[in-house]
Amino acid sequence: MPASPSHAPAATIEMPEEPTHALRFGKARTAQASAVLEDYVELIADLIAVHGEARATEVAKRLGVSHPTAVKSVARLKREGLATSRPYRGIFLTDAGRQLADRVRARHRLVVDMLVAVGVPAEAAESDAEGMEHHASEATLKAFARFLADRGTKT
Amino acid sequence: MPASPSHAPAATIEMPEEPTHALRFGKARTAQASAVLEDYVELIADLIAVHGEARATEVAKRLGVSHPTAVKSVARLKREGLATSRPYRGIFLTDAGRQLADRVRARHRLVVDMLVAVGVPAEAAESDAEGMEHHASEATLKAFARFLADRGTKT
DNA sequence: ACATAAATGTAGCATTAGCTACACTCACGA
DNA sequence: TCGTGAGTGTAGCTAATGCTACATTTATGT
Ligand SMILES: [Mn+2]
Ligand SMILES: [Mn+2]
Ligand SMILES: [Mn+2]
Ligand SMILES: [Mn+2]
Repeated sequence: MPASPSHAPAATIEMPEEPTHALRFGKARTAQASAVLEDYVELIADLIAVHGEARATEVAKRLGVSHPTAVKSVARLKREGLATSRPYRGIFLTDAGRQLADRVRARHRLVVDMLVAVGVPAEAAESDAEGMEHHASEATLKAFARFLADRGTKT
Repeated sequence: MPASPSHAPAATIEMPEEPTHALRFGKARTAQASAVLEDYVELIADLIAVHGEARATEVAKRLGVSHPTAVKSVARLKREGLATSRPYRGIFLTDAGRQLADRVRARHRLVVDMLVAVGVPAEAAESDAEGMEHHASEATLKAFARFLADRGTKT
């Protein structure tokens, strides 16, 4: 492979050595940190919409985790101002929580639709989207929406 | 255990109440657990290819983490049989590590190409792919490949 | 040769997210 | 009324991933 930076000619000017790559990884880590929060608020909003309430046990069951794990994550939601709850009662979303849930739900659908549109089987699309959705930036979502719209009118 | 969902019709046969959803979340969690390993082996392989060696400090710099963090993750790579290293020398990949690196690199390119193909700007594509790649199943990758191939021949 | 800089290693801490085990509450049926 | 079981809460553990601070080793330059 080509001449390397560390063995580079002494005379070259100091270059930042591409912090770009590091920034990308950093973004992925940041996105990942919100992934759990996002899945919880989306699910809680769904449960409230369908059942009128969201109980810790039900959340745990749907996510496939133990109930203490769900409780601990809900504690984080509360800390971050996304949810509220009081002993032996259900879990509720704050305004911020509801807003986030709406964005997350729309994004989820968009990612799934996109995957299906390019030929991914439905179940794989749903499964993969559950992880991929948290890494789709605004620019990417915009592109997805446009792609789907064009495809729709083009039929 | 009266596993009957409180909202379900009384007469219906016991249904597992969609473990599907839980399984999807479980898959996403599993994928996430390998994400760091995958990024490390890919990067280490690149560094070896380009520089002839991969040093902990360089890996840390590229990933945007502190060097002890990189060292700790490399320790996990070693534990999982993907890499080797000895005090004050570089990091090397095992056969398994090299194989994984190859798969990961190919997958990364495929995901990026796909995003670009549907209109995502290059930098966003690279950035988002860094996280999304770890959640693309075989079925999805196959669909991506086919989509790109068709698109290619179709002009 | 040797002082010093850079790389590497190690210790110790925090947070997140998972688990099991156990304790407490409350709603409901006998 | 009062048990009892499901739901909820709490304690305490693990593992992964991040950090800073400091110690040690290797490499470098004079
Ligand atoms: Mn998700
Ligand atoms: Mn989702
Ligand atoms: Mn990645
Ligand atoms: Mn990658």
